[in-house]
Amino acid sequence: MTLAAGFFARDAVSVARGLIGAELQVDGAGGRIVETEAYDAGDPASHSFGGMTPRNAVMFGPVGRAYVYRIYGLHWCLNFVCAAEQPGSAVLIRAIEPLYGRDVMQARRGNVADRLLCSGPGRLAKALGIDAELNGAPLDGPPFAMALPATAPGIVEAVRIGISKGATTPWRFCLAGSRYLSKPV
DNA sequence: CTTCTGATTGCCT
DNA sequence: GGCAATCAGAAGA
Repeated sequence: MTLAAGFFARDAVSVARGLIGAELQVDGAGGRIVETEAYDAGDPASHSFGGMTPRNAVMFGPVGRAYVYRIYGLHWCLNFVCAAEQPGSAVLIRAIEPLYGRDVMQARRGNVADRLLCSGPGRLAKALGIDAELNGAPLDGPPFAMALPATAPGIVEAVRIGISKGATTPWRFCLAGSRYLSKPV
């Protein structure tokens, strides 16, 4: 099943849930999305909270684009821009079950255990070759390719990871039973 | 198993 | 000047 037009024209929580189980490839490397987190403009943990800045400008632009930023000075994080009505929402892709292009991904990651290959936002960005080049890039064409799951997957909801503000908001979504999560549920 | 630390840089206050 | 949606490796229990 391909992505319906308007898939990203919804609130971040709906999109974050909808992406669980979806297949994502970047230039032939990727797999099944097993963990996401939602962020929106009314959320103190979100980069968009407090308005537009040079870094988060892409979050306020058209939906269905990649928002890529550097974290802790050394890792990249991949987000998908979405929005219901108010702009400024995005979904962080936190973990992927590797299915395609294992060789390329292992080479980029330096031959690591299979279940650690893409289990974490920084890890998957490195495995898929994500960097600032892709900030603002549309998701409906190369190098991106996406497909939704045929049947609705089981989803487990949890609290988001690694943030200090909005730390009790349960906007982390995980594929039930997956062993490729960045952290067990 | 768990907790702790260093790495490293652009952006915001 | 301080901090951040992290990771890998080391050390301790």
